[in-house]
Amino acid sequence: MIDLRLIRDSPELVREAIRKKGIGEEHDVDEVLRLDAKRRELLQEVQELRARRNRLSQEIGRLKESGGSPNELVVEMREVSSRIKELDGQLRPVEERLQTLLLYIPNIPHPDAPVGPDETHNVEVDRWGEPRNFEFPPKPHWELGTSLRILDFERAAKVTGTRFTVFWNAGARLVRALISFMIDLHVREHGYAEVLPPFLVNEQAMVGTAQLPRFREDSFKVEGYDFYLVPTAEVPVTNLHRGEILEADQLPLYYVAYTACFRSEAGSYGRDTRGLIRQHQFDKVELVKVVTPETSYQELEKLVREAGEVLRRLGLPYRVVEMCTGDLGFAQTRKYDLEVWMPSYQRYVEISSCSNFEDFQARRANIRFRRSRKSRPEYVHTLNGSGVAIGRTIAALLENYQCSDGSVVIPEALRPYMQGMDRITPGD
RNA sequence: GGAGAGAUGGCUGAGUGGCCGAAAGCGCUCGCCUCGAAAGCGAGUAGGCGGGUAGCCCCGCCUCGUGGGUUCGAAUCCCACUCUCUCCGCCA
Repeated sequence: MIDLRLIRDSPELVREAIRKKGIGEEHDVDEVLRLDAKRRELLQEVQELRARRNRLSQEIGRLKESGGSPNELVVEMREVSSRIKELDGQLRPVEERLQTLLLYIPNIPHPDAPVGPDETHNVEVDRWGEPRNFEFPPKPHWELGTSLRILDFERAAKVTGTRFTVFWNAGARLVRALISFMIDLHVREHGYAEVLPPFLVNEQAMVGTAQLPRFREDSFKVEGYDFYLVPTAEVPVTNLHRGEILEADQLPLYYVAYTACFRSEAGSYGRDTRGLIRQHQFDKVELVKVVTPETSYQELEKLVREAGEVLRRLGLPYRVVEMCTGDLGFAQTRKYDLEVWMPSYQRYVEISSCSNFEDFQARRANIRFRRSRKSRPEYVHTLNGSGVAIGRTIAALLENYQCSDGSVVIPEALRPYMQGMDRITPGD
């Protein structure tokens, strides 16, 4: 949520953001301005009446105390009270509508974010490693995984449906190894605290990180409960501090969390239908930062390096792309994607997304900090980034490390987590 | 699943209809004292919203888990919900 005062003072800035992102309605801004004015008008009147009520109430109390008869005052009180009730009745729908509209207005892009309508305007800012030259026709990971008997899409379809996977044997172990490898890296070398949050969250948490109310169709809800399956660990982890006022010396907070992630992938029928790239359930190690406003952009750059370290250790070629305004999400001001080289796609594929939200989520989730004992609370800045997506990492490992006989070499960094196993061959 | 208890400021905890945004204690901040510290003494110490003046000051309104109700008036009475705790049962 953006600051109502910003809309009041610079509505054109907000309209421009809506245009650049292609998310939201410009006329919502006008309605916000109208409702805000209306609200303040009603509020002033009702507050004066309440002040009157408080004074009358005191007088009645005093009169009764001294044995007097407050009848006339009680009559006036009745009138004042019913008028207050009436105005409250007018005020409430105004405030509710205003609040809802604010939840639908997107965050303002950073001035340095490249402007453009779609991904063709994204900007590559870094590149690491060389895509390998295969001396044989490389296979896609779904073929490799199936013939190695570590990925089983057919049985997953039987027990659940399409876009699910069963991992067998070395495949299952590989998932576990990657989770541990990534968490260890971020804890030991990047100073993150390990968190294992719930995989179900309530509606308020989803609103806090801005998945709701706008993107309801993207998530899975548990029938009969106020529970959503987490689409990313960002939701439970960022919301850990919902409603809190933190001390300045607690910041920055760095959290690393593994969760399974659940996404409906509504509207992507027919895209990436094979393999691990687009699943309803996938594993991910997520990095979340809660920081002071003045540090958030340098924290974003650091986040990109920390996520990239995972790929460098695994020897996977990747590039870093800065998202243009049209590719920025609803809540982000600035975002970098890490894209790993995927031989079957013959291109780089997103494997991590690192974003700054500034105070957008903090305002929704009411996460603040105090610079000193005496100072007013301010909103923190929040960031997050994948560190990184496990399923896509497995796809990239299988494809990039495949051999002509269909076996797959396990990169050095992962072997300690695989009981020393250095290669997956059929039967493992 | 059954039975019961509870939810008040950073913490403990008082408050059963008006004088209560709220006693007391602890903690914390500042000052005095001291060579310094402790102790002691004094002062201060929630958040939000609206308005004024304009910078960090004044005025008002709201908030005692959440939402509704009773009442001229609710932290206090009634209802619903959420959460926490205890006991029994069940269970990974």
